[in-house]
Amino acid sequence: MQRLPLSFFNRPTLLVARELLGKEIFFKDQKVVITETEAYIGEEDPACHASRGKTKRTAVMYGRAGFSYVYLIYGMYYCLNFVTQEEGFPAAVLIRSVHMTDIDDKKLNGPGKLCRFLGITKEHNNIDLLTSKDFYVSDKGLSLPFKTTSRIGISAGQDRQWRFVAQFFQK
DNA sequence: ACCCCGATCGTA
DNA sequence: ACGATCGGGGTT
Repeated sequence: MQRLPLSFFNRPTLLVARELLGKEIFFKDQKVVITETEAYIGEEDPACHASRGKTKRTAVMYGRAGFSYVYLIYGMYYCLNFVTQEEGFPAAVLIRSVHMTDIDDKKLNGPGKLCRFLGITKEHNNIDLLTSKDFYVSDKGLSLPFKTTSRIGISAGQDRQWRFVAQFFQK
């Protein structure tokens, strides 16, 4: 396996979000390809959880790149993110959609749905993807064409085209 | 202690 | 278009 190193995650978040398309997430013997991401960058980004400063929940985003950030949303779904950029600067990439061999994409085409299907919960928050044995990201050399749009489900920062969608998969 | 809202999803 | 469902964050 060619696990993505710190030098991949410790870069500008928009670059990481774009290059994560086509990368593989390994989680407890499951393997999926990333097909949609969104960038959340710093306290100045009104849609970023860190926009109201460092709290118990957002502390992970202020830490070193390459850690998982998993949070509960709407009381019933979990969302998976990967922490990016240098330590002290809060930023992360939300994984919005993935593809898995022999599995209907409808089960994996949403941030809450993919976590539910893969079994990702709050237990998997703050895990070091650079050293964890059963949770990491790797490069299989797949490069996917993509398009950018504004982020989904947020009202602030609609001018930012920070959503990256691999084509040939879904909306 | 209380209130409000949310990086969603399934159904109508 | 709307309701489910509950932890986190801000305020009292």
